[in-house]
Amino acid sequence: MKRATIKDVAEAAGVSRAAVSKVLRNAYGLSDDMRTRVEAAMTALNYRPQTAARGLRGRTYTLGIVLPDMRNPFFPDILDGVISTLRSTSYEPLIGFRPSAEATEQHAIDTMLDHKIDGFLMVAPRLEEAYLTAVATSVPTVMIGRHDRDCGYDTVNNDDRTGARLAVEHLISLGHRDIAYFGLDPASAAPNNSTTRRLVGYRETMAAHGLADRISIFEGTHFRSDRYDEEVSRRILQSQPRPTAVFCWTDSVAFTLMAEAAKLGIRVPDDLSVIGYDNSRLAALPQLSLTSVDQAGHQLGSDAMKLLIERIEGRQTDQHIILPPHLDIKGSTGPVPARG
Amino acid sequence: MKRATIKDVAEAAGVSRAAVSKVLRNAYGLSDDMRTRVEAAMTALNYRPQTAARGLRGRTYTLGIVLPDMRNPFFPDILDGVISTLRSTSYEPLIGFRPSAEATEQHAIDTMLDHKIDGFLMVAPRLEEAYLTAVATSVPTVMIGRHDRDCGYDTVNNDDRTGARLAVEHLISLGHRDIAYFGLDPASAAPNNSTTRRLVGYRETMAAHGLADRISIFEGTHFRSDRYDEEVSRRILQSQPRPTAVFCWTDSVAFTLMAEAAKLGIRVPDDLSVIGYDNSRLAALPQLSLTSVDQAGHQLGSDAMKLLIERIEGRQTDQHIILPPHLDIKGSTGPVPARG
DNA sequence: CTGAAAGCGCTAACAT
DNA sequence: ATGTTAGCGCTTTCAG
Repeated sequence: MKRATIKDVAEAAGVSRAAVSKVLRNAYGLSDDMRTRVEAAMTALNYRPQTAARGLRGRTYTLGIVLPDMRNPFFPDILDGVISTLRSTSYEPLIGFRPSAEATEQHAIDTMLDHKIDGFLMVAPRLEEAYLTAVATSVPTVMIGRHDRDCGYDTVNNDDRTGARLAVEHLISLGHRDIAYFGLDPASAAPNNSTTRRLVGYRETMAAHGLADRISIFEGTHFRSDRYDEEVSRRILQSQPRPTAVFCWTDSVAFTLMAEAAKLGIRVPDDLSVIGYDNSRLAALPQLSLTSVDQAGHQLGSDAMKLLIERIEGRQTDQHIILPPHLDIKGSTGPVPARG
Repeated sequence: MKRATIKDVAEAAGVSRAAVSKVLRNAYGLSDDMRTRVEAAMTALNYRPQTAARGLRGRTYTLGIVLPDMRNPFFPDILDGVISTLRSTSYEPLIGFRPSAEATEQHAIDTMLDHKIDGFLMVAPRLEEAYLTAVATSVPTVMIGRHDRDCGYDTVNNDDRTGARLAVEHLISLGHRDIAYFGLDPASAAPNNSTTRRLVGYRETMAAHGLADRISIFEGTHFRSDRYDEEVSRRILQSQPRPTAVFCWTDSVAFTLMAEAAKLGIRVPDDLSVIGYDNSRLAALPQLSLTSVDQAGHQLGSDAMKLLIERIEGRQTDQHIILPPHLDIKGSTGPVPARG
């Protein structure tokens, strides 16, 4: 059975195509009687407007959600928030990822641009601000995980510096001094992105506690290859002197580190304390029990989506939301081990 | 700067729009000279065809990947395979999930249908076969995780009955007799889907080893609510007599079960052996070390994508691929505990 | 409040 | 081998 078009609905309801279109878009200037008749015809014919055709002239009512990958356990939390906000609207999400660890999110962005989506919500830590600004001039955009300003798009973040401070201070309070940071490769991360802010927070806090000379930064990355985090983990664990605690920019990296530690017979938290970021659900598994900075992914997602919809409805000025993080202390952090 | 259209390219290259369109589609009847000129113009103008407009007449070169959720760690493996096959083609993927645990994949399917995608690759265990067949008549479709036949779409699967047999026989060889199955709620799963097959394999193998009276089935589900698996886990762990081993339909459910066991002070594998299915990457984490049936998600994904492209290029007959599973024995299974 | 008509950017069938 | 033209299904002026 062929799909019904707007013409079919118009004929069935005995009105013009324009009238049907108005019902579709909830537009002004329509009698109740007409609306009812059209709606009846739409149901009867099981009509759905064809987005491709709508896109040619007007909106598609489709939003592009662009994420780096599907593996980071934090993203589902964001997506949950996105969807909870979307439910009360007539917008539909379409999701895209980087096609590989070496690629960027640009591919997904282009595909969605070609489909004429109405707005973007993205997590794209490695893309250049200039490029994003260009995208944002053609499509309303909100970013999570970047602290850019005057960029033409909204941003939603947690306070990454504070988050880092909470993590490092927790470790210091446990007696740790050799605290390393496991971050992103700066070459593949934009200056304003979350991990860079966490790095700053780490440096500041270390310095504030007289530990400037203990600062030790390892630049791993999700962006080079799938297995790169394992390599960096081993490098950390084999460095001399080995840090007694590691603050990781995201939970999944912390899991990898803990896995490599286990392989080397290094016990967590007895020999090594580990803190993650994001407090994803997996961190709560008793076997992992990862102390982690919680940045309320669900709320990041729902706030971001609210901003996006505002922007689509017409707001022009940039808006920036910063949420407070908190530390969720679990079993992966403990007192500094006695000197061997 | 406004986006260039096919008309702009045609003018810049001094040819007709039809010629440009032919270059785009690699169509027959074009001189080399012309093709070169058009390609030069496209690059110069930074031209990208607008998918929405293409869709109105022809193909969109976009494929819909429909998945139940983003949390099951098995799906990224499938996606990797999908993308590796896609790389050598001119198709782009767009991804959709169920909007909530209570909803179905139909929502995502409809959105993509509205966008006029050229083909579907889906994992949709709960949808009715009749509905899927209807979808497949309008768009080439291949399914992962269902063993439907004569349905108008291709299927790619591992041999779920064999996988279940491998798991149960492993447990039996370790001396277990009280082996439970943690499956999907049959009310929310189609009869031919993978989990149902695993259930059959479990039953058969138990019976074949004279353990028919020990068959014990717990029907959890990803489909009712987010936290339902925890509830079912507790029910399993508190049942009398408590099984000494549990075979779980998917890894993530096994993780939940292990987490609940830990909370109750039940040790794995000393007090309880656990086997998962999918052998996702997380299963390899030493802290989890989950014995699991490996079904090579990457290959499922790439095979499925190959079938889909064949279908788009014209194949009409249904094709069905079944891959052999193997058991990856790790630390979550051990000898049956001595009778208390 | 309603309908007629033009056109969005592309493809496909048809001429040349 | 190349160009012309008529739509695809919808939205959007603009008259009535």
